[in-house]
Amino acid sequence: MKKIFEPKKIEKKWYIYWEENKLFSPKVSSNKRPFSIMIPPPNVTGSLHMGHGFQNTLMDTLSRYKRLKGFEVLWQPGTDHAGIATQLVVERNLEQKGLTREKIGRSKFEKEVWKWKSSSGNIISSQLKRMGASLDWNREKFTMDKDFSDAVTEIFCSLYEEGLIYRGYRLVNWDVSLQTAISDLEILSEEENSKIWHIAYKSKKTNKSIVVATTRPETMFGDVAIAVNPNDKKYKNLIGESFEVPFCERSIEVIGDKYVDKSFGTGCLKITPAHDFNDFEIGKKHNLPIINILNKNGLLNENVPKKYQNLSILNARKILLEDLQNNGALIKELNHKHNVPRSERTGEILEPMLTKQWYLKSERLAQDAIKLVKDKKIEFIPNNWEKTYFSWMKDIKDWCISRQLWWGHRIPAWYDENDNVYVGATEEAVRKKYNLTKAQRLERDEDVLDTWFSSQLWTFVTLGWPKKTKFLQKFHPTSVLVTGFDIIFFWVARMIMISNKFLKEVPFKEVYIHGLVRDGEGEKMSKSKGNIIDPIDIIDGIELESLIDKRTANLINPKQKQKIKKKTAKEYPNGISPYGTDAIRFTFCSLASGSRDINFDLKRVEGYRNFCNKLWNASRFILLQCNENKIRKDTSKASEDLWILSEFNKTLKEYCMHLESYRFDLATKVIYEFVWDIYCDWYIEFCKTRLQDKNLTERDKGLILNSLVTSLESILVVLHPIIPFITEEIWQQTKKYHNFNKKSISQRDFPKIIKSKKSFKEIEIIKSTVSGIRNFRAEMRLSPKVKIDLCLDKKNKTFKILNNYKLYLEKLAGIDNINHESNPPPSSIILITDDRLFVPLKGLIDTDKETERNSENLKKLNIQYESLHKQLRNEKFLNNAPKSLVKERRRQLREIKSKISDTKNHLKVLKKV
RNA sequence: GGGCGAUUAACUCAAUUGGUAGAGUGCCACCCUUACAAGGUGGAAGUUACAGGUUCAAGUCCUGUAUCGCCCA
Repeated sequence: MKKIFEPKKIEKKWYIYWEENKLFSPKVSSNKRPFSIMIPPPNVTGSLHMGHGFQNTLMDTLSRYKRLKGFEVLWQPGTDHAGIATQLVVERNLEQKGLTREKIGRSKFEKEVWKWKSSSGNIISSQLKRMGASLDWNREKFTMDKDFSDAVTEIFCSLYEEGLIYRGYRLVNWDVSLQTAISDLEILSEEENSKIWHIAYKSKKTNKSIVVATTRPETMFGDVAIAVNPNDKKYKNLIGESFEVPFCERSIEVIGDKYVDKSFGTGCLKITPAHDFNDFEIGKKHNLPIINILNKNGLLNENVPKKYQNLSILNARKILLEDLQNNGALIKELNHKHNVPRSERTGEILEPMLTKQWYLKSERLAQDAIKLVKDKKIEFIPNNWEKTYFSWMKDIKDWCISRQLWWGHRIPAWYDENDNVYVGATEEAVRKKYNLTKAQRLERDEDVLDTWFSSQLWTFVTLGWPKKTKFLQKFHPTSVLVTGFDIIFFWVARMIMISNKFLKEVPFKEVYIHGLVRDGEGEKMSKSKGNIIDPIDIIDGIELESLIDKRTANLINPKQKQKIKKKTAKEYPNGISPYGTDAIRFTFCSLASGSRDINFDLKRVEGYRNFCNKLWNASRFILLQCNENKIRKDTSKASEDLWILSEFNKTLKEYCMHLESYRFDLATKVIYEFVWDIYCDWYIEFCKTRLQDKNLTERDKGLILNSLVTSLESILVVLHPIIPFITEEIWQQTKKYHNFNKKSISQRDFPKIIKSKKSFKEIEIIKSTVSGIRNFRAEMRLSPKVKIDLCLDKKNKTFKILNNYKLYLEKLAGIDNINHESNPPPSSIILITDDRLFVPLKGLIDTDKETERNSENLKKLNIQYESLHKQLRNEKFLNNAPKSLVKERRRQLREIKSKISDTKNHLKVLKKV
């Protein structure tokens, strides 16, 4: 083994080995208990980001853990066709060839997308492999696969038959640059600085005028009424009167509606049902006409005066305001902050647009889905996410599922020339079902379904639904869904509804909601901020130059380039060094507590890379020893070897508990502490000393080696779910000594927890003695080369133990002799838990320093004494606190008392010297 | 406006049902001791955002305030 752990040399090799041996493919016929996770399908256009890295590390850790625990594990891979995102990417590529999708037509465009998918669609899959993800690649699914599409169609038709899917003429959120409707969930509203305008509408007949307040003056051409609050004294007598829309030959009436806020603006609201959601509702209530003034491309249409036709909204607004100004109709212009809804995808301001769309009735489905969570058929972890789920579900709105895109599952609906709709799997099926002759012309609906419509079927269509496959039987409902809170509405809730509807079962029994990975300063990682880190760059390392190039490529706002460059250079002056997959995985796990935001700090990766190196070197030591000595097959009965087993089992118990409650952070913590602070710092040191002991026989040493190798092997298995590569590598290298006849560590059985109440007091005494002496030496500034003698005033148990394990004190604490003197000579004093140890001064030790050291100790002891004493004087404490606690506090008090008196006496003695 | 969450060491994060605050990184001192300097040994560092309350006991429970973040209107 090399002196330094080099992840690059081992990772690819072992992944290929695992894949070749099909270690991640479950056997559907096995009688092992099933455990299944469906990967939240990443966007097929995408590449791996930190969120993916984090999420998939957790899923992989769970999968590997369960596999070792003897479950039949299916971790299902696949990708999502991501309608809008993918279409945009392919369109951008076409643009470079001077083409548009309209120019080449629908079917050619679809071919282009497939072509693109096959050339670059598996980037993310190969990146997942780099992360060590133990997905069953033989089962990889894509949401546009033929069988998946068929299932989507079947679901659509079935929901339509039941009346849950309907076609409606409604306002939708319209993205004018994509020219498609998008769902409520794809909107980002942000408060923006804008204006509010007061505009006078006049009446020629009465010569009166009324002033409305609006943030969108250009929509006035679609106005059909003016609304006032019927309780508003200022206006209520105007109800029923008519006013003219400026620049239009159209009169509109004043109506009364309590919806109008008297105090907002002028208290008069213009009603434009075609271009505002609230106005639409009011219009419906008052039976008002609807005037649409907008084309699908966002330009004003023929319903507005000629002058404004074919202008964009903003241009029209500008010109109209000038005209109103000249006309004297513009009364006021005020600054106003209001929420502007923008498209998450394009950043375009969304327009309410009146179109025919397909909707899914959600209320009834939601009610059942709420019950499933209420009845604990599905559990959210951490639990409070169910509040988010409930609050959305209770107020659920019908879901607009059609999208005016070319990439996606085409809606299985056909129309005749009278716009009658026929729904069915194919045109043929439709003709048959509705008895339509061949002469009857039918046109298929141009639109596709929202991507989430197919994603919601993910848990069961990946398993073969609607066929009743063995996989579906064995692995559905899935065990757990691991996902981020940002898609509880989009995806989690909808999966629950649809799975319950079609399979009459939950899609998963638990939902583990993890946090969002942010940068070190808590900022969301995004391309536009230029603070993205690619997990692969942490694994392989990256030069500063390339990192800057990556972060500044394809910026929407090129001005930011310098800023990002500077910041990046400051944060990573030497780029990022290669830390390897295991280190980043350990880091991800250590960050997975219940918290919502995860600020990613590269320093943590470094720390855990060092941990990997520590494990590597501990193993290296053991291997070197095995090469030199002959290992035995029988088990050692020495206290040290039994002690480490006992410590291991304590750790193991906690480790399993934490993993099973999804506290990956605590799991990494306990195993980290065990490996470093107990196994390496103490146990290996003990063994090192023993292996050098000339008094031990070859047989004794062979037993020690056996204990070292078997304990290491257990540690490797336990760590394997978190850090699969390094553990496999070491496991394979030590194979000839542990003789577990498997192809891979991933096929081992997880160690069983052995309960034992045995205490190892002598080991604890040796440990505290060594620590006490080390502390003393450091404080007294004794060079490590100076050996010291110890002296005890009693020939008690401690004396015996110290002598029995004297070799450790020699090697680990620089002790020369251990003597007994009933009246010790002038000495320094070391207090350990049970006893006092004297270190004769012999000119080695400075009495002033010793006095100072002891006075400092005394101060600390007194503070502790005071607080304990105070507590134990309090009768209420004695009466109310648990007895075991009181007992423990009493013990602590006694111990401190004796330490104080020892220290005081010692100070007296020192004075005399 | 409604809801959810956060605030703990210089930084990034922990702390089981309330029982006297811990890691990693950084810092200080000493050490290249034959697994590991990506290391060893020892150490310093916290009025747990603030103000009240409940309790024998509060980082933890309750109320309020401040700051920040997210979600929904």
